[in-house]
Amino acid sequence: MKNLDESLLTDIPPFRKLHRSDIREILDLAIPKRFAAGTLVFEEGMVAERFFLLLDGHIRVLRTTPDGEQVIALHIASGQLFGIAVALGRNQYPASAMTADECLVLSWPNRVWQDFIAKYDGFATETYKTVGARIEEMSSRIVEMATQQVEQRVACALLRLINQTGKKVANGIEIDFPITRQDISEMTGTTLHTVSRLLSAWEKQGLVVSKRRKITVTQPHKLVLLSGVQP
Amino acid sequence: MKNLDESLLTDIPPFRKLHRSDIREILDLAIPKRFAAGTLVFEEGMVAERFFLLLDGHIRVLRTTPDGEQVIALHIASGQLFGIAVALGRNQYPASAMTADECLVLSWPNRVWQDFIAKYDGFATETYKTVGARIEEMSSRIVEMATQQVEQRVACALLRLINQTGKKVANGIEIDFPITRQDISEMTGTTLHTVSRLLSAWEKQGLVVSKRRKITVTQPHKLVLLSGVQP
DNA sequence: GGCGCACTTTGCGCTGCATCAAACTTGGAT
DNA sequence: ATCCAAGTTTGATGCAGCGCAAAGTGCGCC
Repeated sequence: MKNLDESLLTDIPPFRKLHRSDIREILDLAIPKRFAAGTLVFEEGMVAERFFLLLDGHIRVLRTTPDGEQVIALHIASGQLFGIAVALGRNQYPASAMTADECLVLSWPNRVWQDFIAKYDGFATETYKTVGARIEEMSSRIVEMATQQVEQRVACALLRLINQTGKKVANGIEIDFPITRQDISEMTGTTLHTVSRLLSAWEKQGLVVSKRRKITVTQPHKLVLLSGVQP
Repeated sequence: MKNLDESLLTDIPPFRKLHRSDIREILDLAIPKRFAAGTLVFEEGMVAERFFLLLDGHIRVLRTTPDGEQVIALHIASGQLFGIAVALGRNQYPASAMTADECLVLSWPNRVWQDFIAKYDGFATETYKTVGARIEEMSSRIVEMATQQVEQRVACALLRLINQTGKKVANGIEIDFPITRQDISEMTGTTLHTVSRLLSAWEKQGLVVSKRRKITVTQPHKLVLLSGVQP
C-alpha cells in the first residue's frame, strides 16, 4: 500500500540501526493489514510464503491436537516479528497465529528475507535474539509443566503475561487484551474450571481482580511466591 | 590440536557445501575434546564463550529447577551443533549439556561465529534449520504435556528417541545409548515408577524389550497407536 | 568370587485435578 | 427492553498417577 510512516519501524529492534532511507525501502515492500479480534493470520501447516511484523495488538500462537484441543504456545506483543518460518528453514508454518484483539500487521514475501539479512545491519542479530528469547520461554514452560502443580503453572503464566504485555493501572498491572479462563487453561494445560477456581481464590485473597475477559494483578509479589521460583 | 581429518565434517549439514580448504581452516580453529559418559560439557547459567559440535556420542540438554529436579529438554545426536547461545543472542547457556555416553566434541570460540556465518555458504541456513527443528520439537512437547496422558507422553518420547538416535537391530530398533527409567521420567514429567510400570506392561505385550539402561522397540507401529497421533 | 551400588520392579493408599452437571452473570445484538 | 450466547462460578464424584516403602537384580570393581 502507500505511505506508511517511517516512524513505525524506528523503535523496533531489528530495524533500529537502520537509516531512514533503508526503512523507506523496507516499508515500500510491506503489505499492511488490519485484522479483527479472533481471526487467523495464518494457519498451522500452511505453506509459508510471507513473514510478519505485529505493529499493534496481540497475537496468540496456537497449536491444535488431532482431537481438536488447542494449546497456546506463546503470545506475541506488538513490535515483534512472527511467522518467521523462513528464518528457521521451514516451508510451512508450524503453528497458527490468531489475533487476541484488533491487530495491525505488516508482512513481506519470504524472498526479501535474505536481502534483509544481508543488507541491513543488526537485522539478523536482533531477529535471532527474539528467537532465542522464545526458545528460552518454551523451555521454561516445559520445565514448569514437567515439575510444577497447576496452581504454580497458572501463577507463572499470569506473571509472564504481565511481564510481556502488562499495562500499569491504578490498582496494579493489567493484561491489556481480552483473555478468558479458557485461554489461560490452554496456556497451562489445565481446564477452565480449575483456572476459575484459582482466580476466585486469589481474588478473595486480594492478589488479583478480574472481570469478564479481563485480569488485573494487584499484588505481583505474592503471585511470585505462589509460582514457586527460588524457594 | 593437530591434524583432524577433513572427512570429519564433510557429511555434516552446516559444512556440507564447503571446499576442502575451508574445512581445513575451520578444523584448525577447533579444539577437540573427549568427554566420558555422564559429564557436563557446560552448565546452565555459565557465560557462553564457545559453541560446540558433537562428532560422536549423545548429549542430553538439561534444566534444573530451584528445588533440584532435573528436566531433559532434548537430546543431541552426533553431527549436530549445540551450545550455540551465540547464534541466539544469549551470553549465557540457557541449559546444561551432559554426555549420555562417551562423546567426542569440537568447539570454537564465539568470536569466529560471525566469520563462519559470513564466509561459509550454507552455514547459517543449515544451522538455523537445526534451530527450527528444535523449536518444533519443543513446541510438540508442550502440546503433549498439556493434552496427553502419561502413557501417551512416554510413548511419544520413546518414538522420538528411536527416530532421532535409533539403531536398527535384529529384533527392532534400539536406543543406542544408555538410558534409565529415571531419564525417561525426566523427559516426560512423570516418575521413574510410572515409567517402569509402563515399560513392564509394554514388554508383556511384546512392544518393547528392555534390559538395564537399554531399551529396544520391537513394534514401533503399536507404540505409535498408543501415542495417540491422528486418530 | 563376592561386595556394594545403581537401577528396576511391584504393591498400596492417597490426593490433586479432571470430568460431569447445572446454575448464574454479563454484555452485545435486535 | 429483552434475549441470547459467551463466559464464569460452584458443587459433586471418580480416578490416574504420585508418594512412599521395600524387595529384587544386574553390573562393575576390588
